[in-house]
Amino acid sequence: MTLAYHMNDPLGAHPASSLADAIAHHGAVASFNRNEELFAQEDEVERLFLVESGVVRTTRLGADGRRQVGGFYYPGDVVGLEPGPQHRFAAEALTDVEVRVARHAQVRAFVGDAELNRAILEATRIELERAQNHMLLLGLKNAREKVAAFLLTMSRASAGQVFELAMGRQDMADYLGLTIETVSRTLGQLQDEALVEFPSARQFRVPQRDALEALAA
Amino acid sequence: MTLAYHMNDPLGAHPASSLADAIAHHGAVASFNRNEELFAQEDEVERLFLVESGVVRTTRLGADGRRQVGGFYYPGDVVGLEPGPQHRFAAEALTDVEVRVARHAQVRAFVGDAELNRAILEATRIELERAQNHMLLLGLKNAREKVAAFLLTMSRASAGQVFELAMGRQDMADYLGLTIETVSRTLGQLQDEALVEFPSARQFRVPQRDALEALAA
DNA sequence: CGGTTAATTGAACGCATTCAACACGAGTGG
DNA sequence: CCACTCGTGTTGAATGCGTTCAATTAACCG
Repeated sequence: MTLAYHMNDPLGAHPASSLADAIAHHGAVASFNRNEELFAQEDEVERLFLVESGVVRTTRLGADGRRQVGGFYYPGDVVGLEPGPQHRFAAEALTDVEVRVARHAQVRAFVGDAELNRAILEATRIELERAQNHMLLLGLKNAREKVAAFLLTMSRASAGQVFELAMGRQDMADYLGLTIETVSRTLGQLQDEALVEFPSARQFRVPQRDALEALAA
Repeated sequence: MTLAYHMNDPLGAHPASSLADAIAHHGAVASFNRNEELFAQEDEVERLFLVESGVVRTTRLGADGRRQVGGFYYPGDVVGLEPGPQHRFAAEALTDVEVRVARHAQVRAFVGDAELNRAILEATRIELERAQNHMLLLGLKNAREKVAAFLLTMSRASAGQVFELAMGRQDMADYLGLTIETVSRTLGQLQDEALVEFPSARQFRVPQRDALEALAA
């Protein structure tokens, strides 16, 4: 069984993880339709998910309705790792999604306890890096810088080519800690300054990557 | 050798970690004066630190001078874990500090590879939780809520009693993603509303914890 | 005491938000 | 093919929260 790892791995680039391998080999195939929930906020942590196609989004809903998007998970990414026994974020299918699902115990039975720990540690580190980057983005960037940084992570690959945005403006806004209007305006600005081109709302090109990188701070 | 774990463990409460134990037993004692650097941003990750007395602060400096405080580490906390081979944050002694220091290899030699992984995983999870909480704080709280939440984490213990702030307003501001003036004003407000009392700038009481918690959102 | 750093307070500004209206595109059905 | 709708994205104008710049006060230490 061959998996097309990292054909697209914008947020949090990382090497193929052994945890991903384990889930791929020992997990069951499952599908979720757009907007279906893989697991809910506050659910018990039981299963590990490996995204095989489509995009998954994690979100946390505040009491008053404010929403924080934790991240976007692309094929090859592992979803479901948490620091504690409960999910602090819900996971939802942003597009139709195919995943491999495996219970912790199931993976452990196959790969052994020590190896499971090693693999989970590796994956947890990736998650930590993700969270730290996100923290820095929210903490010390303004709207322009946030949007620029976001576009760059969504395009970690060849420049000049056309990239697809799997998510809508609202998801971008909730990820960046901005409003949908600010995101839209900022994208407009950046386009006016020829730092990005939007053939359509969900597709973009980056004519000069270094100029965007300079902005992203 | 007995360590007074968690006499004070405000940011990111957690159970005594086995990694802490390992460092405590196999590490060397070291001291740092206020404002000394335990390690610098971009340094290679080599050593693990266990705080035994005093407080350590981690910071990341942006190109243009903006600073993000990553966290404050109290006695019992482990500093120096990172997702990658380089430190993304510097660590500085916020007060005079006593630590235990151990190299990864050193700990490994004593506790074994599997056990080291287990212990590091546990500590990495705590770090992940910290980063996620911080991300949520920065992403979906306004100034009042940030400050309220901060005071609460700095007082995870008995109410009514007096708590010490090891850090100054600038560190609080850089942790919360605010300016020093906003922090100062917000603390003033909260004091006017009798949600906190400041006998001095570095000491506070929380008369009614639940009222503050309601604010922290 | 003076000297220095940290913290507070005031006033004006500006970035992002809010509230509101409008445009666009993809389906759907007449 | 056009009309209608619904979801999504864009644009405009006004407001406000937090910042910025500036001055003052408080705390600390010789």
